[in-house]
Amino acid sequence: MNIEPSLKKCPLFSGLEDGEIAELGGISISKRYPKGALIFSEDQEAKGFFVVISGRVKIYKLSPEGKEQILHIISPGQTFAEAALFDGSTYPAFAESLAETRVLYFPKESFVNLIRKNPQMSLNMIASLSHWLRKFVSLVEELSLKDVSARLSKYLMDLSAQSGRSSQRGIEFELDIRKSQLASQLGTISETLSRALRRLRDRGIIKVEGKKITILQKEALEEISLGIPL
Amino acid sequence: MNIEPSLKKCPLFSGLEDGEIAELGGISISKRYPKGALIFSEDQEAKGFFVVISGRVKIYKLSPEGKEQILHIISPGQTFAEAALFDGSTYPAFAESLAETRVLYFPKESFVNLIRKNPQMSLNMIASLSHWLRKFVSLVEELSLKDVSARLSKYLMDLSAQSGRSSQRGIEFELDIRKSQLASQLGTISETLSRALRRLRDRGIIKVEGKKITILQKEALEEISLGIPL
DNA sequence: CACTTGGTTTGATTTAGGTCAATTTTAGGT
DNA sequence: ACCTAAAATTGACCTAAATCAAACCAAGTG
Repeated sequence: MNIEPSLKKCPLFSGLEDGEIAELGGISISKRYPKGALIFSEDQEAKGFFVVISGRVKIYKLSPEGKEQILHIISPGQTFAEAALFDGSTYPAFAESLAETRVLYFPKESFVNLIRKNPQMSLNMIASLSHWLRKFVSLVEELSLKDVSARLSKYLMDLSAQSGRSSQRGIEFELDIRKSQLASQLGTISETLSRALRRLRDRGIIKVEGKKITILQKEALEEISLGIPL
Repeated sequence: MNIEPSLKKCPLFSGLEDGEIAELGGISISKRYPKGALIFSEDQEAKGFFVVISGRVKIYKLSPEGKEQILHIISPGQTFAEAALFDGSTYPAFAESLAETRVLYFPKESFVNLIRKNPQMSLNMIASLSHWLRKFVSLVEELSLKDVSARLSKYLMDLSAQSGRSSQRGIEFELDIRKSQLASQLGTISETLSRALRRLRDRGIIKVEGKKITILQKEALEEISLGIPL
């Protein structure tokens, strides 16, 4: 299968010439992982970074007691572990496929050479890292300053904005991950998430049918997401 | 006052020629803030970034109820708000001087021009952003997966490693910030921090005399910092 | 040197959210 | 469609940490 179209869609490689894209194709290695495969472990030596072509990958930390905090879920077109190549020599977290996943793997050395020669790619990398950074600032803020209901509401607002259809009842969309994974992304556990969803439902703010969510009162949900006590 | 020596010490500008350093001096603007001054606000348009020459700056978020989470405390030689120039157009947090502070301010446009022309600087920027990223991953991990005692112990271990003197009793050092600020950096409040310090003291793991800390049982402190229940 | 002011400590209490255990629901595999 | 196993929900309970309130301490000022 030809991978260049996938690379062109990737923000990290935007604005590159066709020749440069081809060169990228040359240094990358295609890999496939079944669902649930460990792509790399925390503290493992970082010998390259990844672009997701299809499937999904979760990046996460584990506590000694086994609690999981998902840092991000990577979708097709997105990259991960870029930063590990440039700071320290190990991956800072675990990466696991959430579904059958195809990635392109870029070995550190050849990619670093490429970036040294290519100013546009450097700038793209800077933009990509800056974007990650903003996401993490936001995650820290949420974990430290907001309660579970607020974090959940924010998540639902964001997801509805990107994949919601409006019906007469309200804005409908599907959760794109298991609720237990969502809990782990929001820095909590499934029991607590379940109760938070129920509180929103009981107040008539949302409707929950399995993975299908309908937002009935957008304004109320927004208020809660901003931390106004419910 | 001549600023070039300060710039040379800054990791973001390491490996640059003297001429390039001089050029940097040309585009930067020196600014002074008294203790407690607001350098910028969250959501304010990001028109430039900063290098701390002397003093200290805290970068922080506020919750609607006024609780503060310190993201980082910037010391001389370090930069802040670089990422804001490359992603979105606003600062993602507040910045306030903790003491009388001198900074160099680099206006966005001229700095971005410079970085476009200078590959070494791009690479330095990538390294700097990657480093920030790792710090934030670690902060998220701590907030989400570790209790206050573990976070505190980690902080004490780190600080002792960088500024501790060993005496016969143990490793001695001074807290470099107020305890209330430390609490806010650890994602908690001063009362809780005070109790956590007391627990460590009561177990004979540390000695606390005002800002002076002595680590009496390094191994025990390390264990707690790793999340082994105390 | 007394006085104010801000930081710190301590105690009593509340609460959000985690833990444990039991049930119900959902989803994948044969 | 059935069966098993995993996921989700619910209830009872517990715990870490926040809140509220008061006392305490240290530093700087008139």
